[in-house]
Amino acid sequence: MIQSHYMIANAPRRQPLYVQIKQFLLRRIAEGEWLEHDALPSEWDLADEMSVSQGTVRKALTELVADGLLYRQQGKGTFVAPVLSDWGNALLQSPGVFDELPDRLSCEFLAISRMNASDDMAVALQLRRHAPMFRVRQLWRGQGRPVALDEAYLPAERFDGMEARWFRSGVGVYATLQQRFGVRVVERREQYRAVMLPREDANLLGLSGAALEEPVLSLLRLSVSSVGERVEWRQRYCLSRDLALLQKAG
Amino acid sequence: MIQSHYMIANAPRRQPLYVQIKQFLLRRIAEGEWLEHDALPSEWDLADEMSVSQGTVRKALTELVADGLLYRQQGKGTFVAPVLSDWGNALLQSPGVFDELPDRLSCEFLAISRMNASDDMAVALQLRRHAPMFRVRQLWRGQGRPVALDEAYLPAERFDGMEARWFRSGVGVYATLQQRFGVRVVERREQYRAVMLPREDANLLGLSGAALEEPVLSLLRLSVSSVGERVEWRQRYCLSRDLALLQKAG
DNA sequence: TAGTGGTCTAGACCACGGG
DNA sequence: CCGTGGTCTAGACCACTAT
Repeated sequence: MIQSHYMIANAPRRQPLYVQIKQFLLRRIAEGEWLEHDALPSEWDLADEMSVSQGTVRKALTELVADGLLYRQQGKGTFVAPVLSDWGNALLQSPGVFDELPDRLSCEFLAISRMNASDDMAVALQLRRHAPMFRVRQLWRGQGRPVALDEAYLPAERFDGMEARWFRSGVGVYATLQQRFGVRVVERREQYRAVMLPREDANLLGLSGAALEEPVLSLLRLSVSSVGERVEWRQRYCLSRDLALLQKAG
Repeated sequence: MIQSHYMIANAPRRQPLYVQIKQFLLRRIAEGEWLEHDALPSEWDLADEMSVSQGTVRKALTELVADGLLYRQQGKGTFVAPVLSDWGNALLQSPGVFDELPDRLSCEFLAISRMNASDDMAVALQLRRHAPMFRVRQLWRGQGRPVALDEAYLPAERFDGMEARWFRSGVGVYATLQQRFGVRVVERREQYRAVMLPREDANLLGLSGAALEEPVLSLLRLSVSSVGERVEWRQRYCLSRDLALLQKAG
C-alpha cells in the first residue's frame, strides 16, 4: 500500500511516503472510518501498521493538522477535526473592534432548486457550459436578526441525489457534503465587493424602505475539497451596517 | 546562545531549540545581516554554528517559510523573502472570475500627518487613549485609474523620526517599516464592510456625480509584526464597481 | 562533482494527561 | 504509572542546481 520511491530502482516517480500517508488517511477519514473528534491510532501504531518510522507519520499528521483536518492534544492523541463551518474562520464583529467575541450564528434553510451554471460558474468549477446545478439558499441570523443570505451552487451530477430535507435542520452546506458525500472542503478563495442588494433578496434580509439603499458586502466563494476538487460556488450577501466580516489574511 | 532545556536540570522552562533558532534568525534578519533574496548559510552550516542537528535547524526554517519570511529552492539554498506587500496575497480580479491574473498596482504617496489615536485604534494597537499617531495616506492605481485609498495609522512614539520622503517614491508602508525600523509584518486581521465613501475622500478616488452614490469596500486592518507587536491600523477603501478583492481564506 | 534542500530511519528523552 | 504527542540527534540517501 505505502511504498517508498527510494527502494524501487528505475520505477516511475512516486510521491514521498508522507504524502502517500496523508492521502491514505484522507481516504479513511472520508470513508467514515473515524468520525469527528474520534482519536486516530497513535503515531507509533500508524507507523507500525504502514511499516514506516514514527517521524514520517508525524510529518503527515502535521500537514493534516495544518490543513484543518485533524487536531492534536498533547498527552491524549490525534483527533478528527469537526468539519469546517460555512463561515470558515471568519467572524462578524463590530467595525473597528478586533478583540470582540462573535455572536453565534444560526442557519435557516430557505429552498433548494435546480438551474444551470452561469458561464463564470462553469469556468470556476471546471464544468461544461450550462452544466446542471443545485442552488441552496440559506439565511443566517445573529441574535435573531438576519445578517447574511447565502446562495450555494453545487454541481448536480457530482452531488446526485441531494435532498432538501438534509438541510432543514439548519445544517450547513459543508457539513452536508461531509456527511453525505465524504467531501471535506479545505480551501476557499473569496472575492469581496460592495454592492447594492438585488431588490428580490432584500425582503429576505428584512430590508425595506430606506434600508434598501444600504450597501451590502458581497462575498463570492470558490470552495475546493481536500483532494483538490472544486466543489462549490457561493454568493453571500452580508449586512454590514453594524457588523464587519473578520478574516485573518494569509 | 542557543541552549536546550533538556540538558539543564531544575532550570526554569525554556523554549524548544527550534523556537530559539527562529527568534535568533528573526533578529539577524531584522538587523539587516541578510537582505531580500540573500541566501542564508546552509542548514548544515547553521547547525554547526549553533551546535544543534540539521533536523532542528530545518524545523525552524520550515516554520519561517510558512510565516512568509524565507523561501527555499531545492538544490540552491534558503533565501530571505521580499517584504510582504501592502496588499499581502490579496488581488484585484473581475467579479466572478477566479483564475484571472491581476494588474500590477502602483502606489502614489499623498500625505503624512500627525493626529491622535481614536478609541478603537488605541485599544486595537494596545496604546493609551489619544496616543500620538502618524497618518500616511496613499492612493493605489491599476492601469492608471484609482482603485483604492489607504490611510495607515502608525504609533508615533514607536516609529519616531518617520519622514514623508521615505514614502515619496511610492514605496509601501510595510517596506518602509522593514527598511527603516527592521519591523516585518507577518499577520494581519482584516474587517470587511460595504460603505458609502466619505464625501471628502471621493475626489481622491476620482469619483463625482452619480459615482458618489456607489458603495465601496471598506477594509479595516490590524497588522502584527514577526515578534507579535501590533504595529499598524489601516483603513482602505476599494472601488468595487469593476473589481473584487480576492483572498484565500484560512 | 560538489553543495544544497528534501526525505527517511532508529533511537532517545521530555512533557502532558489520565488512571 | 503508562501511553500519548513533542523535541532532538546522528546518520543515510535522494533530487535538484550549478560548475
